[in-house]
Amino acid sequence: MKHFSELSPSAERIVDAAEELIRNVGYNGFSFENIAQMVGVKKPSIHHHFATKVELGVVMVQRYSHRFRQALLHIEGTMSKAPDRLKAYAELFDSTYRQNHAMCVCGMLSAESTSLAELINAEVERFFQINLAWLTEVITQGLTDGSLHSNQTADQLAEIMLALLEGAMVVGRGLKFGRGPRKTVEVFLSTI
Amino acid sequence: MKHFSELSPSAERIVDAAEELIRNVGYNGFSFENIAQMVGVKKPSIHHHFATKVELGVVMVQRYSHRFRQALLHIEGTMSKAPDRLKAYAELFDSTYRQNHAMCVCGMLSAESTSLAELINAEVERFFQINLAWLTEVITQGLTDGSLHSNQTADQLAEIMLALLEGAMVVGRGLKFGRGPRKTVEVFLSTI
DNA sequence: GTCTATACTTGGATAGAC
DNA sequence: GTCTATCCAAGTATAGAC
Repeated sequence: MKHFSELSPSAERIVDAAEELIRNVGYNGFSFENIAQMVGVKKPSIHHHFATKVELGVVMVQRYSHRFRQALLHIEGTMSKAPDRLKAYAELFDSTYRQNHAMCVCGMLSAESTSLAELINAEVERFFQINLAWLTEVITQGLTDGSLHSNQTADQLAEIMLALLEGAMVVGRGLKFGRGPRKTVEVFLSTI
Repeated sequence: MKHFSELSPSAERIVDAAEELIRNVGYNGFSFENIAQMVGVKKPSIHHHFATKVELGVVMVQRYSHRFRQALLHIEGTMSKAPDRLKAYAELFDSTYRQNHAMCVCGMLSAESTSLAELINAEVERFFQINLAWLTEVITQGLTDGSLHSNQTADQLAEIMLALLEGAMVVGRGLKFGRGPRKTVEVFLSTI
């Protein structure tokens, strides 16, 4: 399996296209032909970089997860208070959603998971675990220093936050309007 | 377009299969061949009942939406207090989720919406609008009679409830465990 | 790294017999 | 209402030339 840090410029553009397609139409909704047209090459050129569609999917999620962790680190490095960190976290989802109501990559793959290869599902699971762990830590900090108040535990609140963000994207797509993930979470945060 | 109230026994079983498949692998994840095997007929027999896959999808969502409204009526007829009604509502989603972490039909279709026919998307949108309207009414009642307390408006809380339920199913599928929609919503309700 | 050509499979859909 | 046979398009993937 190729590693996302060793991608050639062409391979990078292929992964870019795959990510955009998965966000919009899902793994089962795109073909190598779609990617070929977006990148400007022919179908077999994709196979030169990624042997199978599953491998392309795995590398794409791994890169996505890695970039997401970089974003989490950036939040930790630029904000100190739990409420600010949580709002910045919600903004990560919202910036994706604002692009034509695109989904979170792992939210989409999670919905499709029953029809996907186990290699892909494992990466998605890891993404959610990383996110829950990070949220739990931030919320614990907020409950401890008094910047957040709740009668619930940090890990329960973390799961609510994550479900709320993913769900707001799903519902927002179906409604064609809807508040979107950031505003939905802000309303929730103002209730606790 | 056929109406779901006029389905023959065979057509009914085809819609049953389509619903189960969409809940588990999504619209783009199943084929007429899958349905044929589940029902125990050959592919062309499906076309005798539904001219196209889109028509099958539309009829399936219409039947699903109708049954969901029946369930909402049942809740209204058997429970009077807003908190009880909301918990019973969450249980509707949870009973689906407990079957192999299956998704809500419209949650799945909403995630896939960018790749679906407009006829299907319109039914999904209608489903969400019905749900939001019902939730808003129940929550308004609860806020008025004092059985619910919040500094937020009923329609904001309704959107949170719906997003939370759909999102808990998505995240729960990806994590392979996770609390599921009912417990997630109960935690939320105990915070307001 | 990209191409043409092609193999093989599956998917949605139709024709026409029973 | 269901079947066999078939069409055509699209999907993943491979072989081999440039």
